[in-house]
Amino acid sequence: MKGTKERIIEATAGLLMRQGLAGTGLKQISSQSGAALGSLYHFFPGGKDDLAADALRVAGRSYLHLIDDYFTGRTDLVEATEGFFEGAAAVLEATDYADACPIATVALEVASTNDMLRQVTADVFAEWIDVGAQRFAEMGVSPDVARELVTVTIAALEGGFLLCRAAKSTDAMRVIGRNMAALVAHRLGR
Amino acid sequence: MKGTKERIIEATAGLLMRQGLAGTGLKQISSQSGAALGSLYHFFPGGKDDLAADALRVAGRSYLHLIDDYFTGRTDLVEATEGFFEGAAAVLEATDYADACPIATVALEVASTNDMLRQVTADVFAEWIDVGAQRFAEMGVSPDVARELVTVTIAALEGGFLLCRAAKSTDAMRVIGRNMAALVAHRLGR
DNA sequence: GTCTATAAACCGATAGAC
DNA sequence: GTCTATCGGTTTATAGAC
Repeated sequence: MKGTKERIIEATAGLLMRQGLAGTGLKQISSQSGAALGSLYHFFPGGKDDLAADALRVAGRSYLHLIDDYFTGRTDLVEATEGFFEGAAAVLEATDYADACPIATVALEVASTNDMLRQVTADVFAEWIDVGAQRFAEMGVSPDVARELVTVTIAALEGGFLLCRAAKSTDAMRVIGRNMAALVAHRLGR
Repeated sequence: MKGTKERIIEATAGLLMRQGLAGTGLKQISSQSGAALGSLYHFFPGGKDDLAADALRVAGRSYLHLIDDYFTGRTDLVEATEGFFEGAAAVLEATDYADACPIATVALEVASTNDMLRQVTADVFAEWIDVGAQRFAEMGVSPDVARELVTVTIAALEGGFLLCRAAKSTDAMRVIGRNMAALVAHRLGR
């Protein structure tokens, strides 16, 4: 049996991904999670910001494991890179362009308006890059190059999510995937 | 003397870029532009969505000219690409990470919630890619490769804005710029 | 821990004087 | 075209019964 707090966090993470922070009301989180409004404040005394911070951290950690699992145990980094973007395109199509990055929308909203939440989004991105660079390095890529390639890959993925959600088409993501794979191959000396 | 309608659009575009759509109130647009609330509805009878659509189109066109002017008359595309990202990094630093993409925040907010505004953001991105590809093609790049490179460049730029605004650092943008320049060089056979 | 009622402020939108 | 007053609804947040 899933606890009330977990259901609140899960519902919040989904709504933040699809509608952003300002576009998501606590009433909506309450009804979607099946938890009373009072329960939200019971588990998150700091109110909306407190809840959003937790939801972003949990969603960021989930997405990290998704990335991590995908690249773990790979032998061909070039092939893995192209497949990674193909997977992102497939998820976009399967969810009618709703499920993309769980952090990006809120990150852009709060970057200039809420320093506490901005720091949370920065921490999530930093952890993604750290762990991704670690995986690349384990596969024989020099630490510096690994970190650069992961940074560019994540940036391109985020830009791809943006272009594809706006256009309701995955064409851009596939183009981006092929070119990022080419970049990885080039920088690995192939 | 600048007209009221122009001041409203300008104020709206700036607020949408920094705070997003749901985070920006009409009252705030009214006070920031110096126009009465009634004037907003006089010029934009369709209300907030009507005004937002116009502000996005105008801001998108301005940014298009910025990109267009930067790449026009260039001889070295590789050098231009790296300089383009350096310029983006400089603007972020000069504005304390407030001025980045005028479309991205709203695009992510409305992608799953407001189809009319989603289409506006899609049109802006499409025009950026069309014009950028045209410029690249004029410099001797084959139309297909030109379109691919511009798509990846814009995606990487958007991802760079996201990572840099969250981290309040331009490190990622410079890494991305160097690697995108390397990709352009590689795909141009250099 | 869960729930409802409600406060206080704010939202988008409208009416109507000037 | 400009401005103010205001409507109806929603927001975040709190109080307090159970």
